Amino acid sequence: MNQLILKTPLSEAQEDYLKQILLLSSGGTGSLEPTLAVSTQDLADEMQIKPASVTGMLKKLSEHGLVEHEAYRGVRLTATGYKVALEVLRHHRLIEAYLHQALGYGWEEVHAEAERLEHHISEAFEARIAEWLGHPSHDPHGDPIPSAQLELPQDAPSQRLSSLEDGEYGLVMRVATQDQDALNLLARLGIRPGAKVEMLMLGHSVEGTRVRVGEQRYLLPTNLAQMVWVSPLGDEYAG
Amino acid sequence: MNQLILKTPLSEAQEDYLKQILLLSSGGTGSLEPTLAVSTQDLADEMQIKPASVTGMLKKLSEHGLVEHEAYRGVRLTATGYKVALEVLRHHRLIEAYLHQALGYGWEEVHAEAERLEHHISEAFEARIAEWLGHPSHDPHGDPIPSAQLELPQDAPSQRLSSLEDGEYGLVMRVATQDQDALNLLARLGIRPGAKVEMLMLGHSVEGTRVRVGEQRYLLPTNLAQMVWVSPLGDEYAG
DNA sequence: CAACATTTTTAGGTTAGCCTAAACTTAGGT
DNA sequence: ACCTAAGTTTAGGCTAACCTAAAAATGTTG
Ligand SMILES: [Mn+2]
Ligand SMILES: [Mn+2]
Ligand SMILES: [Mn+2]
Ligand SMILES: [Mn+2]
Repeated sequence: MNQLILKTPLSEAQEDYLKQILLLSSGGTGSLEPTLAVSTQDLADEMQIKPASVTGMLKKLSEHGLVEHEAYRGVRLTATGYKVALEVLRHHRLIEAYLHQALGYGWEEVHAEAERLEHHISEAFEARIAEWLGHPSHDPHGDPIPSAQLELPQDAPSQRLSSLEDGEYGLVMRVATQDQDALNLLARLGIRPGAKVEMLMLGHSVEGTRVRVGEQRYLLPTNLAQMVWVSPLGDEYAG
Repeated sequence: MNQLILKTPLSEAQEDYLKQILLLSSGGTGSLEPTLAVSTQDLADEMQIKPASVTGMLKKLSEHGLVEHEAYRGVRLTATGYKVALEVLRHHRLIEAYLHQALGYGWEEVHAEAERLEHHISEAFEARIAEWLGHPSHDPHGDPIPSAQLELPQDAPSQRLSSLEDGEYGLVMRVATQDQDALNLLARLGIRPGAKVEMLMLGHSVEGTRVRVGEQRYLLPTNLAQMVWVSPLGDEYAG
């Protein structure tokens, strides 16, 4: 149905560039509205590629009409590039959800497998796993999955765990990192989408953030506490 | 467990070469014992690549110790190359089985998807779908699936449908082609692994082979009748 | 057994996607 | 406004995997 028709089918590298431009341009907030232009350096860092190589690829993507690249001032997705990026992201997140729910992968091990497979599945495969999953709106990390029409789900408002008030409760909505170590650690602590956390009294300090998860109390380093997005819960849900 | 450790991870192209050398060297019988040496030309035809390019790749595979290539006299797999080829074939056939049984693909549509995915799944993925399937010994076409230890299942003796005697019954064991048109046609006629066929009286003629499948009688072109492998059934199973 | 058609290899070329090193542009601090 | 560090682009190179065209080896057949 929605498969984009492009003159040239895109390579794995090109698809990854477009996806990363989208993720970086929406600044880690998960909103996926491409606002800012993305710098060569940021792409290079994120993709573990040298800046000179990034420039070369941006030139090619620009010739194909997928990005607009103004020399020395960064790159933005065109309308077409944005759609391709959403399509790749849909593949990635559907695959993550399928690996987790159908094949029993841990939510912290799905990313690497999805990173490769996203480029190699057919539209038929996409359709069948979406069907099997019941057309989910979010992946196992709480990231939104673009629909088959590439529309994004409306997300409930959320805030970083690190910004909860002392004594406040939050429902974990998203864990916004692909860092393997961070995912492993948070998985071990039980901090995953759907979990309930309480910000302890005097919870904020220079060493990090003190929270309760189930029976356990933890001191989360600030960088970890910023990756976790929660939806505040009124005290009536405090149990 | 069994994943082969090679100095260099192989490319998609290299894996496909090794797999094709294995399939061609066992001469379409499905036995997968690499007997004959494979010619540059046959590989070029099968893979839709020019002979000059094949020579180049064989030289590289030879340097990596995966094949033995004697100039002008064809190529054979080494022990290592044989194991890699079996590993790729295991991926291919497990994926075909999974697409068919878990995701509802028709048995005639699984090949193209498996051809790509075979190179991009992890050993973890292989293990999980094998588990889900209950460690199957054959794929939806009836082709044998190497075990995790790369051992091949012992196949019941079978013969080409075209060689059944007049009036004899056969159980379809294998449909030995990847040709899309042939698969579509045979699927439509109900000639698939597990089906029962009867060779009609006076069934052999120059136009092909006359058989009964269920209530229907067909005149199968000879080339199709040779792709279908059957295990002869005694008359007691004739119902 | 020689001549020729077929098969295979060699030589040289292309494209994609990466690299390093050097040159250039921009922006920030004084 | 200038100087410099940081960021970016340009120039030149590399490897993988294909290609075409021409040369060489093989084997078939009259
Ligand atoms: Mn990827
Ligand atoms: Mn995710
Ligand atoms: Mn393949
Ligand atoms: Mn098969």
